[in-house]
Amino acid sequence: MGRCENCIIRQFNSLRAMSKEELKRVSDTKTTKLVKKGETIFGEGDKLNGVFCVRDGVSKLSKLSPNGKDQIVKLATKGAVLGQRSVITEEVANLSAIAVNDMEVCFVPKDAIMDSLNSNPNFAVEVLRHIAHDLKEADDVIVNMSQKTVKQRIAEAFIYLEENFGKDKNGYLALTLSREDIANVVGTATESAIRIISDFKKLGLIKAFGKKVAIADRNGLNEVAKGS
Amino acid sequence: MGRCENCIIRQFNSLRAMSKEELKRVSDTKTTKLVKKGETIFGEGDKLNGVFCVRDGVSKLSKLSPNGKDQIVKLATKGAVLGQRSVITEEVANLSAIAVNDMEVCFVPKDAIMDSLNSNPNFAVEVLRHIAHDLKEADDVIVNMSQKTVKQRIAEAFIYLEENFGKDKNGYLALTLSREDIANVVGTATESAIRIISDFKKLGLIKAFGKKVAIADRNGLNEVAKGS
DNA sequence: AGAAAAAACTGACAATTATCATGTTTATAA
DNA sequence: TTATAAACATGATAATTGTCAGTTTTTTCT
Repeated sequence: MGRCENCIIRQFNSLRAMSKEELKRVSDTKTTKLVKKGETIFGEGDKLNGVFCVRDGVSKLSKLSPNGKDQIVKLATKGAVLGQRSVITEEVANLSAIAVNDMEVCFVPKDAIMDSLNSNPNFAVEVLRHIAHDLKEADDVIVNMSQKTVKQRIAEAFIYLEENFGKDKNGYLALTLSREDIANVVGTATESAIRIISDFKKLGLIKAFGKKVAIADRNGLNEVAKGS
Repeated sequence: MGRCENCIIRQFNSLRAMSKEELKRVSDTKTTKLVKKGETIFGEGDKLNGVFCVRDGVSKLSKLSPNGKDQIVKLATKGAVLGQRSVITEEVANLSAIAVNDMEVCFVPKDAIMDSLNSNPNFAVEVLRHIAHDLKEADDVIVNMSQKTVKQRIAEAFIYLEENFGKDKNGYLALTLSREDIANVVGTATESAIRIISDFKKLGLIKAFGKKVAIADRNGLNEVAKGS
């Protein structure tokens, strides 16, 4: 099993602020596991006794409403740490984490994290910066949801996907989401998302090859996102 | 001018994790100021060189869209610390802070905060807890915005106002917001908010005396919020 | 490969919400 | 205390978005 000291993923998250000794401790207590597409890492209401560090794959963090609708609040990829927030506030998980594709995650028990947090200010501040950044993003989502139309939000979603998950060698978005997931990211009905995506195709803003989607007219899409 | 050590407000925020010496430092560098209703404490895009600790009054944290709509992301009251997030990530302010009623705030320069963050893990963790809690609330708002109707969100808003700001001696909500502000909290058009509030009055869910609003049927309002 | 299931799509329609126009009431200030 | 502005209110209408019902396409599994 890999040692955290050598894990490239660490560069992306707050673990980089840990000392050699702390990392060793994390390394000794962590466990690595594979999560298949569609599997749940943790569910809303679960008591978490550690955090999950994403080494590979993508997870959606979402909340299910009583009427069966499910809002995706965030997509977490390589380097992200899941469950951090709940562990810090010592509350049960507020969202559930489900694998969007096959994943590899490291589970790090709560104590290893909390001890470092309480003794290493560098680490605490680093975690703080990450959470503060997440908070900013969440605030932006709130504003988008109330000030933009579904069409604008879908256009933004494609741009977001390209910027954050990149493209494959053929220019298609590296992260392929189902129409339902896209609908749940922007907070609309699946059918509405499908219709708008079809329109985008007809307008030449995007192109599709099977499930794969590519941005064909970045400027055009940007215009739509800003509100034609 | 008051000394932070004796400030009751401190009980509500992360400053309580500071040592005597740190508090003294904060106390020596802080300045107190009065902000009149409607005045801006800081605006979106401002570079903040400190945080604002609310001693009295309420501030709305909001973002204005190009088309003139303004989304209130959060209402901050006694004990809240404004601008904390931006100071931590060293970014310009993401939201603007405007006084909803007359306020008294203490400005604490950035350095006093950052130095303590970097040296006192207790303080850092305490701030972390606060921001983590804010993040949870923001996530909940995202979910509400996408899964609930305007009517449900307005019902929730009244319940939220009563729970977080209390009632006056006559049972009216202690915090009086204009219909426009309520609309901006729930993310809808002012006219829509007005209509729904009128309906609530007709249904006996709330009652109004001038600008003052009181919850008349808490259970009924709860039902509406949950989705009749 | 072929059956079954899941996802994508389309149309018709209903519900929700926004917009515009305008009148009324309430607050603010000279 | 009025005038003036701001906030509140209501109707009519349009635009957006959701729901339901059904078809086609794609994926998955044996």
